[in-house]
Amino acid sequence: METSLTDYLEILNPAQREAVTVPEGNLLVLAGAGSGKTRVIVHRIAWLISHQLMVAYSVLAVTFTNKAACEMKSRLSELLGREADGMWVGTFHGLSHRLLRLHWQEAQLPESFQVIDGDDQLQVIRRLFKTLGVNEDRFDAKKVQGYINRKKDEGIRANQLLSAENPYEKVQQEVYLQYEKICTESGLADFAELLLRSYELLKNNPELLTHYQARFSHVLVDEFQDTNAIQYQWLLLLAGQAKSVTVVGDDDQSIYGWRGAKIENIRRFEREFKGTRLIRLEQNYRSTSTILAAANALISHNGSRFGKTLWTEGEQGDPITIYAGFNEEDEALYVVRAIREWLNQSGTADEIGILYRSNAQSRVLEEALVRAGISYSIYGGLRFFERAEIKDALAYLRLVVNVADNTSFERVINVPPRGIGDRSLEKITELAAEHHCSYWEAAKKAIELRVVSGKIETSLRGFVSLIENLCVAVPSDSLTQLIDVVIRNSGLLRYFREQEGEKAQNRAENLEELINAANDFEAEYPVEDNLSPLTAFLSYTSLEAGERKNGTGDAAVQLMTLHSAKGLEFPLVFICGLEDGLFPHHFSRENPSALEEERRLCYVGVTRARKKLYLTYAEKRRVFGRDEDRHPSRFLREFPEHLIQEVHRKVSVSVRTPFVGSAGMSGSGADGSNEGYRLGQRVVHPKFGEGTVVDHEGSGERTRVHVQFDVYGSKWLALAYARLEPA
DNA sequence: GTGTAGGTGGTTTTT
DNA sequence: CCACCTACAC
Repeated sequence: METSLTDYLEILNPAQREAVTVPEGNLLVLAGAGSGKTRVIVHRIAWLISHQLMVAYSVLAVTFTNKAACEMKSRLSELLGREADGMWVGTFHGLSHRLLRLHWQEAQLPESFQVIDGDDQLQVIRRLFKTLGVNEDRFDAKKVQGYINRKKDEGIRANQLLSAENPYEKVQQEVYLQYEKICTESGLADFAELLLRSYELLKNNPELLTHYQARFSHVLVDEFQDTNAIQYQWLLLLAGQAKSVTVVGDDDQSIYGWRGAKIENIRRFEREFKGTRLIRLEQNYRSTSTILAAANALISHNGSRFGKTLWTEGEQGDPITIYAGFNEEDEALYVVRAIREWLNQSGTADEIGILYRSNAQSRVLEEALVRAGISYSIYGGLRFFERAEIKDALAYLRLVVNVADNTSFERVINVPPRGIGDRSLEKITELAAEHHCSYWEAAKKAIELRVVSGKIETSLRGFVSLIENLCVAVPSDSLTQLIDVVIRNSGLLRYFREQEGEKAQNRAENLEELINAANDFEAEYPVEDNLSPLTAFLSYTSLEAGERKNGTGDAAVQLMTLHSAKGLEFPLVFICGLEDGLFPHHFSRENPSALEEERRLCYVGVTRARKKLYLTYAEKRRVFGRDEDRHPSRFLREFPEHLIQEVHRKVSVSVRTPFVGSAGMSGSGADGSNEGYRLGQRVVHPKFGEGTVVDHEGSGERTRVHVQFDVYGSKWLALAYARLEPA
């Protein structure tokens, strides 16, 4: 590694080099998209260590996503030439979790506390609605969930709230209060709790705080614009006085305001962290000047910016293409055509990113890609550890770790069905309330007291002994063995196996995959911080819900939301669905600051592109199964015209409306004659076999259609001569 | 208590 | 358009 650091410094530009080599003190790096943000953090750590200004042990590096944390770790070990021993690198949530595991007593948590994700949290709230008798027509559990998380993100506990006069607010407060109680009793911590609790841990334990303040002499934060109130407080607390805190961020890429992120934190940092030095990184190494100019023009429509103009020495490149699809399927077909073109010009599929505002948009795009035989992979939708059957299996394990976990108890008591229905569960919960004990204890009492009928008693006994046996096995069996036992002895695996249908079989396979996941986990995650493998695994499944990737092959087109695209780049980028109401999303219609966030999201999307950018929208879109007229997004009008090339489709076509006359021919199509061909229609040709209509041109006798044949590839055929028939 | 047929109501983004 | 939920029949 002796070659390295001087050489590495040379590839940095002056501003980057300055940021990397500022010796001590607080540093704010305002870094535009593609200007080498992460690189600065990583190099700064390496530089400080190599100049013996600090040791790895005193580094705390925080990121926002797991993806980013992994990236940082691997770049660090590459640069340092070894594993970054003793460094704390991770997400806010991950690091908070680690603190809480190490100091669970001081944090007033049970040793076996469990991390729950948003879904679990919602379940707890729903059940609370029932026990509190909250009117579910007037109160939305999701809204209350949002309320609770918002409060926690602001660092406010239920008992710190002033009691509200507004009856609506009052109910929310009450649910919050009871929710906290349940979490305490059952040993559960949601995501926001991790942050708040670890903040309180440090705040309330001066000697711990002093220890960590002394230890982490250097704190570095990536994507600082995404920090929320409690994360900021956490940093401020941990940094203490006169420390060396480096934060890197871009106010123009703040896209998590809805989750409590505060851009103002950047200004606050400058004010509240003494002697902060400000460095701007404005040179972009990623995009063509055209793309960059478009991005700059777009973002200039936002007020209240820090002010920063990205520039590049890169070439001008192609203009940005805007395509107006007839409907969303036409839009997708256009994307496919453009991808083909890219591939034909010796581009590869993994150079392509298709971005959209909401996950729901992915399906039509996927279908078009499948039909075109282009391999793709998707980030989004259900992650592995979020699947219902997986959560079922994990709930058994959670119950084993902590029998007082009523939520998990409720989840699995009758999954798979074992004859313990609503009525029996009700009896158990009543017993639990009566004896102030957990559902688990109540279930055993129910057997003793014979409050359930014989048949149910038998199943209940079976359930109890299942869990007890597992409890016995925990210390001796490996994680992999445990899970194997759970899915077999609980009957879960058999339950899905015996069901008809692909879905059920998939679920069975997922359960088996869970065994592999546990196996991998055991191999890759050596027990750290003396956590039991089982607890570590369960936390891992909540905190990092697993790869969001599913789809085909390696060299694949990547589909994802604009949010998950942050931090990535692609030579070729499509942003789809640039329509009023979709992007910007109608939720942000009335709220100017929400609209600005949408614009930043668009800015993020645009700046993902290196060489070529396509922006598409549809004039009609199916929403809730209804065709709706749509209008182009206002953002499209904010790009300077000279950077844009608008592509118009040749004819008004629709997948649902026929576009050309039938085999009889003479039909002009103008009268909407029915038996014509449609885009996307399956057809059959005597010689080429079956295929799909993907395009057409001309009219009347000169109509030609472009057919993608399953076997013979794509061909243009004159409709008048080709003996084409609907398949 | 369990399973299925219909109706219903709901789409932002994520640690 | 879909996944979820309620209402019924077993």
